[in-house]
Parts: sequence; structure tokens; C-alpha cells
Amino acid sequence: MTTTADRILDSAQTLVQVRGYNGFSYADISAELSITKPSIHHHFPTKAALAEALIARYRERFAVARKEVDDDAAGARQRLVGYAGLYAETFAQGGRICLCGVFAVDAESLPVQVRQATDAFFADQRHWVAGVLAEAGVPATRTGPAAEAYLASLEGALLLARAHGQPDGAAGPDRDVVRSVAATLVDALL
Amino acid sequence: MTTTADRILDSAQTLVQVRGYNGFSYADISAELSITKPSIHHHFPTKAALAEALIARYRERFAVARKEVDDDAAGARQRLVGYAGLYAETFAQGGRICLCGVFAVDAESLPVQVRQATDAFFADQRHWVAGVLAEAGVPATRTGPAAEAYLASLEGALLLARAHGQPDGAAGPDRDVVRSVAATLVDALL
DNA sequence: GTCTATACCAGGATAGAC
DNA sequence: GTCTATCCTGGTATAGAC
Repeated sequence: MTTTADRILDSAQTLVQVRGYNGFSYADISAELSITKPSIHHHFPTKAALAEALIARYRERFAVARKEVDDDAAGARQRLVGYAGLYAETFAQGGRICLCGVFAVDAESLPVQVRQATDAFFADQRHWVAGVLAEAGVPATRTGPAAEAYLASLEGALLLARAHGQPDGAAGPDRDVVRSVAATLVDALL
Repeated sequence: MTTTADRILDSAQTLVQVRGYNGFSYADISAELSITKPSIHHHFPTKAALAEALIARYRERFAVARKEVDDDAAGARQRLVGYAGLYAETFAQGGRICLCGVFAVDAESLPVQVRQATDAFFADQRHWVAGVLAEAGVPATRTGPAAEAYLASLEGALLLARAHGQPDGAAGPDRDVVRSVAATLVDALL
């Protein structure tokens, strides 16, 4: 059972990931869910409040998905590859990019709490990746920078994939940019 | 001597790089340049036309800056580091990110020509980086993926830097995210 | 919790004078 | 090439009935 609030968040998240924070409006959600704009305001009084709810849920869900990678994958290398798969799957869903990547770009339009949550999301990811790198035998002085580099390459790969996939559905030869970039990084860093 | 059109482009480019394509309006440029909105429309009839002019100029200027890196830096490794410096300098100018990174995120709001030009910009960069990597002795089968990974890490590093720099000017310990990420990649890829 | 109706302002753009 | 005046549309949000 999904509540109306959840359905609004689902719609809004997709819209943000595809069009950016300033690229959608309550009217778009209204059309998609066949609900009126005031009804949306009932659940999320302002667009800023909606953004707060979005990032809070995104962080939780991402942590859960990452936990599944932890449980399913055996070995540090496989966990790093599985983690990159989370980003690749995001893009596979209609060319979405990371919600926090979008929020980083549109930070000026967002309230402080959302900016801080965005930064905290990336800090979470750096911490997790650094831990896996340490397990894989990367020296302690290198885990921090290497984790940041891995994270940056994944976020950037989503941008490149988006730019490349634009002339309609013609994906071209470069099938999976995100997984390709991730594989290069894993090979280079370990 | 700078023409009015140039001053408009300067203002618009900064606005796009800081707020995103959907995060600014002709009114912002108007306020900054003390010129009226219709005057801006005289030079760039539509916002889409402005975006086209922006990316055309950006590609030219970026090619020039890259050429300077080619001329000034001795050796493939130094050229890769110098190239990353272009991105780091962009961020140093008021937290700007790459214009094409923004256009990749906001692609849905942009006309097809701009999307194609964005993709072409990235293709340019991949080509140049791949060439330098080949010079550095990277095997031919690896230059393509490695160049894409380097480019992705630079674009992503700008997003991370933006997200991190948000709680006002408190930069924190992690001084230069872009150069740090670039150094990690260069060490790992060469 | 959802609706109708509406207020208010901002964004993109045009007409036409100077 | 720049201005004043204006138009239309859409975005965000509120009031108040059901």
C-alpha cells in the first residue's frame, strides 16, 4: 500500500532526476497523478519542503540498496562494482541521474537544510567507499582521496551518459558509460 | 573593447554555471548589466538562442585554454594535471561548475542543437585526453575508457566541490577537491 | 484529504517609439 | 541599439467549501 504522499514523492523524484529541480512544477506532478495542485500542497506545503522530504527518503533508500550490495557481493572488488551498479541502474531508468548530483547543481535554489543533506549524502558515500577500499588493501592514507575519486567518477559518468544519450534513443556504441568508468577506476585504484 | 552581446554572454554564463539553466532569467542579466530585458532580446531573441551562443563560445574558449596547456606544459603527465587545473580554476571563480555539466543535467530544457553541442564538447575532451594518455604510454585499447574516466572524474569532482562548499565559505579541510581527484586519477591511470 | 476558485508574481517575449 | 509599455503564460501558494 502506497500513500498519496509516497506517490507524490515518487513522481517528484523522477522529475527532479530527469529535468532538474527548477525544471518541474507541481502542475507536472498533478498531471501525472491526476490529483490537483492544492492536494499536493496539503502534503508538502512548499516546494522546498518537498525537496527536504525527497532527499531524506533518497538517503534512506540508497543506504538500504548499498546494504544489499554489502550482503550480496563477496569481496571488496565485487562490492565496489555492485555499488557502481546502483548508479548504472539509475541511469537505465529513463536516463535518470543521481538526485544529489542534481541538487548539487541546483544548490542555489535550495534551502540550507537540503544543501547540507546533499553534502551529508556524499560524505556517507565517501565513508562507505573508503571502508571497502581499506578492506581491499588500499593504504590508509589513500582511502580518502581514492574514495572521493571513485564517487566523483560515478557522478560524472552519469552526466556524460546523459549528454551522450540525448539525440533520442540512439545509444551508440558506448553502451554502459557508468559501468565502464567504474571498471576503469576499480582496476586503477586496487 | 567588449560588445554588449559579449557582456550579456559573460553574465549569462556565470549565471548558468552557478544557478543552472532554469535557475536564472533575463531579469537577472538585466539587473547585473543595467540594461532592459528587451535589449537582451534584441541580441538573443530567445533563451534557447542565448544557450546556443553560450555553448559555442564556451567550446571555442575551452579549446584555446586547452591549447595553452599544450604549449606550456612539458610532458603528458603535466598536461593532464594542467588540464585539470582548468576545471579547478572554474570552481575557484565563485563556485562555478562546467557549463556543459550543467547543460547535461538540464538537457531536457534545451533545444536539440545545444544538446548535441554538449555531447560534442565531451567528445572533444575525450579525444584530447585520449591523445595525451596515448603519448604517456597507455595502451591503445585503454586510452578511450581511461579518457572517459578522467573526464567523468573531473565533472563529478566539480559537483562534489559544489555540494561541499555550500555551508557558506567554510571550505573545510578538503581544500581543492578537483585537483585532488585529478591527481589520484593521473597516478592511477599512468 | 481532496476539491474549486483565485491571488500574486515572475518568466519569456513582442510592439513600437526614440 | 535601447527604451517604455504591455501581453500571455505558468509557477507557487492560499482560502475556503465539501
